[in-house]
Amino acid sequence: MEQLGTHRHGDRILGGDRQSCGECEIRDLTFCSVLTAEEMARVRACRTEVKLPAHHTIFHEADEADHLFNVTSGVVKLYKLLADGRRQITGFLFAGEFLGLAANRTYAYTAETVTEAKLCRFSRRRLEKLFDEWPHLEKHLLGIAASELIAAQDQMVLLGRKTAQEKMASFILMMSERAEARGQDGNPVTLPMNRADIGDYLGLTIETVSRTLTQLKNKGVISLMGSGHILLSKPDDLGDLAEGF
Amino acid sequence: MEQLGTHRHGDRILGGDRQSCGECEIRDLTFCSVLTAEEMARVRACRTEVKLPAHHTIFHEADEADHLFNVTSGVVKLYKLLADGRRQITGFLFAGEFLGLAANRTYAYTAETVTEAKLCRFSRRRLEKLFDEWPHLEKHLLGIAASELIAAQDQMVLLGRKTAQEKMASFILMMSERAEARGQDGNPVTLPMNRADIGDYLGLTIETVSRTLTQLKNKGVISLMGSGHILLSKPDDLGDLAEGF
DNA sequence: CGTCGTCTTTGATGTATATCAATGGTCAAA
DNA sequence: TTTGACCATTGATATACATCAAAGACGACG
Repeated sequence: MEQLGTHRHGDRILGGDRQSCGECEIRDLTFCSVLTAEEMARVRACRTEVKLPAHHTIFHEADEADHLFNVTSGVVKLYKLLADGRRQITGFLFAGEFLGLAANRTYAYTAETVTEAKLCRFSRRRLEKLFDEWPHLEKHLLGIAASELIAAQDQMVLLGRKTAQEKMASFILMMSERAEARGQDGNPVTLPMNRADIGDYLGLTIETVSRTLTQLKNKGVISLMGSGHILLSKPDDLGDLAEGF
Repeated sequence: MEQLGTHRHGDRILGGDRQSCGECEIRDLTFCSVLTAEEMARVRACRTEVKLPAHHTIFHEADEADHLFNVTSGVVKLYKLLADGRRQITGFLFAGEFLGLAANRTYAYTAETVTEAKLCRFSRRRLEKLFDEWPHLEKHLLGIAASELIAAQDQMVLLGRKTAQEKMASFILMMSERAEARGQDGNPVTLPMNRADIGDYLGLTIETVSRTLTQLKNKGVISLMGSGHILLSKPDDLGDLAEGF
């Protein structure tokens, strides 16, 4: 049985598993897609698969950064806290996405599951040895880091300069586009996180998120279909709103 | 004579130069610090040094990302624009810092000098060949990207969740710390950019930047010494304000 | 199939920051 | 030394969003 992060409200950690890289359904979404059979075997050796319930902390900000993770199913959020509890979510991660990059020896943010999730957990130490042997893996990681940097800059524009409506429209569109990039349906789009998480991602309060969604609904650009499903009735108009037209 | 970016208000581009890596005063601040003599020679071969006047565009968002740059002196800002002209500055770069990382083939932001500045300009194509030969260079670049990612996340917290006073205090402290990291004096600290740039970096207006500075002055934590110089009278109190205590 | 707890929506009010407007500094050129 | 352009400061007012408060929804569980 895997120990990973802290256990809140007595959640049970579901078992680890070392078998299943071969059947991995999302391999072509991950950095595993660039591995040869030989590399794959070596990577598998420093890997454990863990299954976590919803709302479970994977690691805390300032923990020793001993592991890297790949989300294989479910949704994960990353966040930082201010002293008084104000929270900024810096990203949501879906199947195929990567977390754990750290500049120092410690994590710079807390990672927590939004839904039940499975993750591949890699030993940083052992993975780094592989990187030394196969530099193209590191090259791939640099590509991932560069993309994340671009996304971070877009998020700065959103947080610093967009209105609540523009933020909300951008968010819905981004979620839709990312679902399609994973091969899922982008319309209607599923928002697996609650209003508090959306607010902490967009720099808004719960109430403003809710009100802004009703505004978009009243404008006829979206329909709220319940349990986190949103229909994009006029995707182009939503795009215009996102960019401030 | 070097052509680089666009020329605004008829600025003259000051001459390029291929000689001076040996005398480079800031080499140990840059990624050149990890180079052997042989590597250095090869890197120098794909390098041009350019000197630019203040307020000169180095490259535009969506330009072909043919070059990487290292700031050797002066200050550079990176920004993105919304359709109606709203601007978010995503970073200021000082001597020793790196720009031009791009996920796609095009730059994701505009880069512009704040002061007169010198930059080492590298051909991306040729530099990438070197990276293939010497993977430790790529490893170093990955480290840089990881640090920038951490910084970007801190900036998201600032933009999404901090008050004007906390933003301003954080900014002054960051500028002070970065000056010290470059071996310059961190107190008094020099802010080479104008109020508009500070506002566009912090998600505030010019007026709010100005008012917030006067507030901090009236609290006695800083003194405004004219022409962009600020004395940190009570650095610890400023730190508390930055974190929301 | 009701009840409880949690999440979401909606309403009333407050406030931090933006906007609009004017004045004051500073520096370079005349 | 004066002029003019630009930038920073300060004041008055507006507003987008936050905060405080209550009422609905929804799902889990007995």
